[in-house]
Amino acid sequence: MADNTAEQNRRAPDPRRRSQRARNAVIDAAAELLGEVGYAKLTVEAIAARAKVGKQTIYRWWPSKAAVVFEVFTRLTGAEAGLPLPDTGDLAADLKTVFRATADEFADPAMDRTTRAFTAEVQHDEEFARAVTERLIQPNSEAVRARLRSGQDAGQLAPDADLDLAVEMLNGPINHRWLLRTGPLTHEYVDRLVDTVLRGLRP
Amino acid sequence: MADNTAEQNRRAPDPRRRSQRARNAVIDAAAELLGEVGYAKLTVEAIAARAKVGKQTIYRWWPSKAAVVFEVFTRLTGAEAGLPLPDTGDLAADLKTVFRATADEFADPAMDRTTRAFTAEVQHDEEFARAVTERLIQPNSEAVRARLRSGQDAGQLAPDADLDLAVEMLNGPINHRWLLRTGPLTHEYVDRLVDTVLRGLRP
Amino acid sequence: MADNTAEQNRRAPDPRRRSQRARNAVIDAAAELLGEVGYAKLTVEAIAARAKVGKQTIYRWWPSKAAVVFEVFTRLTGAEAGLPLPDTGDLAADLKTVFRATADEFADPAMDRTTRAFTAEVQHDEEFARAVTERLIQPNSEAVRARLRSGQDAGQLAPDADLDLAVEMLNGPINHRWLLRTGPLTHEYVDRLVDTVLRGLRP
Amino acid sequence: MADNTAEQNRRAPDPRRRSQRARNAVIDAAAELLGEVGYAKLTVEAIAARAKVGKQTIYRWWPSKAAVVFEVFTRLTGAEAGLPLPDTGDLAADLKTVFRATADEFADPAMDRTTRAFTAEVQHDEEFARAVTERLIQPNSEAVRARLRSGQDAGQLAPDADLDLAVEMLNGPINHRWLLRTGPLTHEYVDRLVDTVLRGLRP
DNA sequence: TTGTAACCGAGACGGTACGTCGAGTCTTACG
DNA sequence: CGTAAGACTCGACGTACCGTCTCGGTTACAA
Repeated sequence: MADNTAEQNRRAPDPRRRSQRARNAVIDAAAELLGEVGYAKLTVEAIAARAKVGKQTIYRWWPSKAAVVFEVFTRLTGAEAGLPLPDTGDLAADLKTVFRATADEFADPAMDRTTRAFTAEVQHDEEFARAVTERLIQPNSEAVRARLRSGQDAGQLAPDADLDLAVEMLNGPINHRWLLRTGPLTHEYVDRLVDTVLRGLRP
Repeated sequence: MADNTAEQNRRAPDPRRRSQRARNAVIDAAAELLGEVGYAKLTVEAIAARAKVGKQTIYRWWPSKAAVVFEVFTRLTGAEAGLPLPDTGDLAADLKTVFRATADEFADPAMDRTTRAFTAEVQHDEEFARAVTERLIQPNSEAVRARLRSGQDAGQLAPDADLDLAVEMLNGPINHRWLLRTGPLTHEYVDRLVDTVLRGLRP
Repeated sequence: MADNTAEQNRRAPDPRRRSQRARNAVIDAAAELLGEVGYAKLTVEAIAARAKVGKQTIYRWWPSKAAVVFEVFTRLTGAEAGLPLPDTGDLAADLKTVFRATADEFADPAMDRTTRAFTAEVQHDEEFARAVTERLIQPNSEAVRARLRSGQDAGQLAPDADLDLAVEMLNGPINHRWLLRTGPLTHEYVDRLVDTVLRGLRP
Repeated sequence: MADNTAEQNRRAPDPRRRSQRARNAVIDAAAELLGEVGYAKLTVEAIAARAKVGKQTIYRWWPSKAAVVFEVFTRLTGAEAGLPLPDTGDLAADLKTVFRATADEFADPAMDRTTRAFTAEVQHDEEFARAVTERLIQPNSEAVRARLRSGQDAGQLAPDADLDLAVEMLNGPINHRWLLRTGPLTHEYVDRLVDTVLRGLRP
């Protein structure tokens, strides 16, 4: 933070300030277009045109279309990434609250499209995948894991329960169902999942 | 005249014979290229060149690049799609056998790349997704469900256990871990998963 | 010629047939645009659009914009390139006829623009310059030289007159005047030039 | 204080001083680059970089790239533009001296490249052409014409000889030969040209 | 035994988008 | 306040592939 201030005061050209209008316009345009035409038909040229920005400006700040979409995605979801889960003392209830919310998010068409674009891109581009994992998946997993640990400390889970596995048993099925559209992502489904997982991990 | 009738009865005049060489060459070339450059950089032109086939021949037999990849995929995995699981009486052991094999498949780089290509395509193309679900996912799920039902009948699972959920609790975490590369897909992981899921579903 | 026929009869794909429509459309479009916007603002993209042709088709058949313009130019002037000059026995009159015609050509705005484009290109591109010299300049010079030689044989020029110099003394001033717009290219000017040159070279 | 006053009296408040360094750097950089990469590949950006000058500074002082090149050119050739020719009494010898020098200049690669850049630009840009004609061509022509007139007065040329034509008959072929590279620009060539022209114009 | 019709390889076609370059304009921070 | 640095919008570049469309040539049945 001190560094940050210093940097602004002394001899760094700090291009960040300059580009802000353009950056925002690009992200907004990309978000709109993602919702309108989907990722497969999203073109850099269209983003530039919509954002009233030169194509070069996009290539100056983002290495690829995927990176732009990544930023769109983090603006949509990133805010809450890594926020701690509620802890009312009732582990099942807290988890249900959180994963119901996740399920609801997937139901939003804009979110659905963007997340699918995202998931697809993760498959092609290993570097991108790494970035996603570090910045989104791990913080979220860690938040869930923290809540599980607190439950474990309270004796609601077996002391030797594998919490990494537990996190994946919660996220995995929900993702799987959404990803392959094998069924609707209802609150009942989430509740049953949470209950079954906790049943498998209790002392 | 008799011949004429015969021809109408035989109903495959012959083009299939001719085309067979080309079809195989296309699928082989696509499989090789998928392994070499990945799906994102896979082009119809490259497939045609590698297969020593005219581009038109590809478009004659497959509606899109995705369809070619689909066929590659079904040749790799389709054989066993829907095959019944072993039933030794020991439900946990049988599931572990099957899912360990699945985990091993994901470890094969060729399989990994192809499956990722596939997963990505499923995100873009809803129609494609439907075909995949019907022809690959559902048969496999059904086979697992059948084995679970047999275990349920044998009293190894609660009589009211939700088998659809159970199937997803097995597939979901494995897929999730592979898809997002959040950790290694070891046999231990599979075993622990199977045990925890069954623990959650037992009577 | 025999080869030509053979080639058409036997196993040569002869892409010429296929491309003819496109080639013509490109040349026509380029000619129009040259006249409308001039060479400096002539773009490959505009030619392609006007010709209803893919850009690639232009790049397939011509290595550069200059080459397209070259073909436009040869279609405009190439027909008569190297045609023998009239030989009425009156050397001065014959030369005047020819160079008056040249001067008139330069007066045509379309021709003017195209030729200027051409001259500019010759300055940038040495290879292009070579092609122009070989295919246009030399044949024309040779034709003039032939007429001069015939006059020399008839005793109208000194037996030791340098005909290469003579050709350049005729072309040079005309080109110079047009190129640098130092004065109008009238018939009188041409006549005076021819007379003076012949006077300098007579026996 | 006295200094201060003096400075105000000098009437160039100071920006000019400031800009002079930049102007020179730009011209020098442009001259170097012209020689190195030629006009076609000369970019304003490269000039600015080489001159350690902001691009804006170039656009502040010159309206276009052509104008910069123009200034380069005038610095190379402008010094002697319009200087009177020697007058030893021997017209042929004096003309040979001057045009041999011209031919030699064309042989210098830096001069060659710059002049070609120039000639090309003259074709595209009519305004530029006008400037060139007025400031370079006409003064030079006038100097030659003056020497010819002096020869005419001395009876070495016909009293009714067209001196404008004469000037063009000297410049034209030399330019033509250089421009189209139709042959080497040797001293012999120049001598023969001068002799033939004078022969055509003598009384 | 030979037409003839579909299929084949090859690759040109009209297009769309790519990622890059440079033009000429605008903005920031320094000196 | 003028400058160097360099980001900005714009538009063209030349390339890569798309999916369609000819080309001749080559089978392989039906007559």
